[in-house]
Amino acid sequence: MSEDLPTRFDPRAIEPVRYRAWQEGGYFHVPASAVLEDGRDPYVIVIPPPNVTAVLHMGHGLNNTIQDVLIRWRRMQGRASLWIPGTDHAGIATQNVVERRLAAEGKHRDDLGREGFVEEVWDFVHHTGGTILDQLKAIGASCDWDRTRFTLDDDLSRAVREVFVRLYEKDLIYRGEYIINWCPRCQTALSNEEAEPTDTEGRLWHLRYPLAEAAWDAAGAAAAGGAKALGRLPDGRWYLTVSTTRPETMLGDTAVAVHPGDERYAGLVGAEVDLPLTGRTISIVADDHVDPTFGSGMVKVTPAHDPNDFEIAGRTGIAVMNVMTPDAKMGENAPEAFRGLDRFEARKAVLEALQAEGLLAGESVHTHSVPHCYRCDTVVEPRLSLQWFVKMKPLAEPALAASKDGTIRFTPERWKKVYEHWMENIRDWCISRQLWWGHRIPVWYCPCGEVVVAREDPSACPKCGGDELEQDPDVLDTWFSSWLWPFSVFGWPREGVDLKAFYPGQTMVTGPDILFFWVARMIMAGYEFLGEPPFTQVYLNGMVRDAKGRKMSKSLGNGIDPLHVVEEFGADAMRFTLVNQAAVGTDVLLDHEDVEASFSNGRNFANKIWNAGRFALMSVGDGPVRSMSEVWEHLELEDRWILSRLQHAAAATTQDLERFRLHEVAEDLYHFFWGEVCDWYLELVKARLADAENVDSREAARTTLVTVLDGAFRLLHPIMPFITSELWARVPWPEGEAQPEDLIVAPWPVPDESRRDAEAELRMASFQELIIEIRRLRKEYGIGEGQRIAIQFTSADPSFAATVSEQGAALERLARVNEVALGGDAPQGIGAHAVLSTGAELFLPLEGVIDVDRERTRLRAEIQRLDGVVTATEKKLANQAFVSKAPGEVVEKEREKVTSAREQADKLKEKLHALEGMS
RNA sequence: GGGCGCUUAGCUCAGUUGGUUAGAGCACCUGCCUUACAAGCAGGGGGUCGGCGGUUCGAGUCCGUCAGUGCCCACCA
Repeated sequence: MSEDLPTRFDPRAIEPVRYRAWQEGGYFHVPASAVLEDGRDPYVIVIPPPNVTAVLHMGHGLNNTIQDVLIRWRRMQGRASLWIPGTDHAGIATQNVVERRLAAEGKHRDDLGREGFVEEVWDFVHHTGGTILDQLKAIGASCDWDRTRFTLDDDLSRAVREVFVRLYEKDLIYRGEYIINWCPRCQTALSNEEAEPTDTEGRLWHLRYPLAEAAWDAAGAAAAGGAKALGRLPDGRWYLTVSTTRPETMLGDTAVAVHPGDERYAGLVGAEVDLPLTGRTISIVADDHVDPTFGSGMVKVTPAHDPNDFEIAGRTGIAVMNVMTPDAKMGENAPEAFRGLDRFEARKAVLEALQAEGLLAGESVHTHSVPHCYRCDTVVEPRLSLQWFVKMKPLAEPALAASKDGTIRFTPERWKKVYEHWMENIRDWCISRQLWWGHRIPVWYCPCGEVVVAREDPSACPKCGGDELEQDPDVLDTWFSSWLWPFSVFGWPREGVDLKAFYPGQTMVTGPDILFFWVARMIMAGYEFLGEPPFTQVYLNGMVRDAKGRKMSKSLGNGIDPLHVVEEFGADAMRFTLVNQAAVGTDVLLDHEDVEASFSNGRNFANKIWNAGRFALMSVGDGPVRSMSEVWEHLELEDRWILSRLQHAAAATTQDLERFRLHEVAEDLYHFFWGEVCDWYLELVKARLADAENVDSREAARTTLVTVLDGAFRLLHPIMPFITSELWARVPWPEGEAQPEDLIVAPWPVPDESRRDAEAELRMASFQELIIEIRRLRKEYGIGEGQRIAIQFTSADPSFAATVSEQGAALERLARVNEVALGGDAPQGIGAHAVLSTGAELFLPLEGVIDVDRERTRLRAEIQRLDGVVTATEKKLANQAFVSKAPGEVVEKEREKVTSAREQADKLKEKLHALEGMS
């Protein structure tokens, strides 16, 4: 049965088959009854829904592998382990994609009209959307596909409306005219989070505004008083100086402001200024916002194009003048000469015009952060417009408290502070978007003035009865549906069985880049609408970067396609590599120029598992396998040892999983399987497995091996589900023991300390040390592997001596020792001498084999090292404070260290002395 | 301008509450195609844990400070 397994692991041959078997077995699907009727403990993760238009990239690979590891582990623990998949309609992103496709055909969305365009998007989504979900299957994601959701599904849309109406009724949603972040390319409002600041080295231009003649006397007085911002133009007019990074906005200035306490300009407040290029006259106002120490202490005020200036206008009552169009060109309020110019062209033109009039005082280099659209990277323009907002403060309170009191925990912990800082300084959320793709805002306006906010589309105005209601043209921010995801996927606001069974969930796995966009808002929504948080554990995985630490991106061309990796190396190899590298909070670095090197670790491990499994299955053969209780008395040292190590691995793995230390799980299992099962156990039992004479010993080895394989495959399954399933299905089962129907639901090994065998572990460790020491000595003296040698061996520890004599076959096989002389007097003659940590002395007679000079050199170096240890440790012990304050066992260990090091050194010195006379 | 991280072997990173001579993978060197695996086996070299100062019997680990580096937040025109 196992002979037919190829020597090289070919993931392509098994992965699709295995995945289909899981799906057909229904293992991913969890009905509400599992919780409500069978009383199983739920474990729920909702996927961070990828954009419906997205294709799988390595970041998804990492994020979803982590989720799948957790889901599979909990499923094996017997919990009702549910992973909800789905996609996000991704308003701007998707609209942009479709607009680009239209543009390629020379069309614009206006050509299709709103309905036609939305139809076009749906068409696109139906045809190519959601491919990412199929791609997730290739990496082994065990989502409950029967529950796949889309944020524009009817159910989810109902949740969106319900929330909008509820918040409106609570006065937590309002509409108002404010300065918002506006993307001139997407032509929509953005939230604060969607405007990403980039540090930019720009210019700060200093402009001169002439003062109206009536203010000249006051200006003269102020200048005499030391106000350096004031001066006289060649024609005699007095001017003041203001600075700006956006000179084009001066066309919309409606005031100049100074700080009310700024004595330099006290006499000028109320004075009039001739705003250049516009023919308008504006006045000087006083406002606390102005920092008198920055620049001239005078600020140009452009209320329609700067959020602070807008606030100044609110306080001082100055006019608000919008000089730009939605696509950031100079509009009708701008002087004719500039009308129609793009904002950056206008900037140049304004500067030139000012220069021509002698009103440009100069410029300086100025580094500041410029906000860019998170979807198209266009420079965001602050724009005054009528938008819908959510009042966030009241929502943030319970969400903040939940972090503070530990109800919600973050991994890595440092994100807790970032989250709390954001919550404490939360600002209102601009939720309206001037797009066509998304949830339409459920608000209708009647010519009679009535505003209707409703769960169902109204047919007539409830106030006047008229039927000319017009729905608000805007749609909602895509995150306005995402923040409801943890409960909208279960049908909320309907109080169905799913909601009852699966809300709240437990764990949220996502990237820190959407901590504010999504995680924080989900927590707020959970408290506001369900009264409890949607999850209690937030695991924030790192970013996937290239070898140089750059974020993987399409434009840099440094991405690695997960499907390509799956094809080439297998999903297991990719999953193992990702988990192994993703230490908590650490970015994963992968070299797109050498994909093989990046994933060789996982691929090699998968291959090792394959070959070890193949060999083990072959060696065990097809015959009946005895139960563990039947062979218990015949277990040998290595059997008891590996069974104990399996217990250790189960304990360590479980603990690591509980603490979300996934990379340590990978590391633990790598070492257990490769370093202990393969390197030692399999080597030690090879002979026994083929032994026709000692049937009991052979059967003990077979049963143990089968048990170890079963345990190891269970532990490895969450990380490497395919290869473990494939091999596990072929493991012969001990008679009389019930075999689970599939590894995917095989019970997770419950760590049991009482099944550790400390004695076997200790004896085995000593024996391993002996083998390693012999190998080292052989290597050092250049004794080839073909040459069998003898050792002389003295040990004060009878159990160790017994081990060595029992393990003759292993010594022969692993260290090529064919003769062991036990006990006896101090060894004579030339040879290699070593003292093991058990105190046992090892002597390799090497008469005629070795190079005496080399041995002398080696001995001297070793003696020097030991002397160093003795000196250092004695110094430590001479310290009274150490002896009195350190715990007794620590001091005792130090004493033992001195004694043993000194003894060893003495012996080596004798040895050296004996060698001195030889050549 | 605030806040939060990080700095350990050539590279990427572990190192749990302070306690033997600081670890892993990759890379490197040496010897092996030993009948599961050369995607392998065996052995080895390599780090004054960023600098300085402090607490302590004892510091990679705690405190201070400096330097470098990354991230988040913020209305300095």
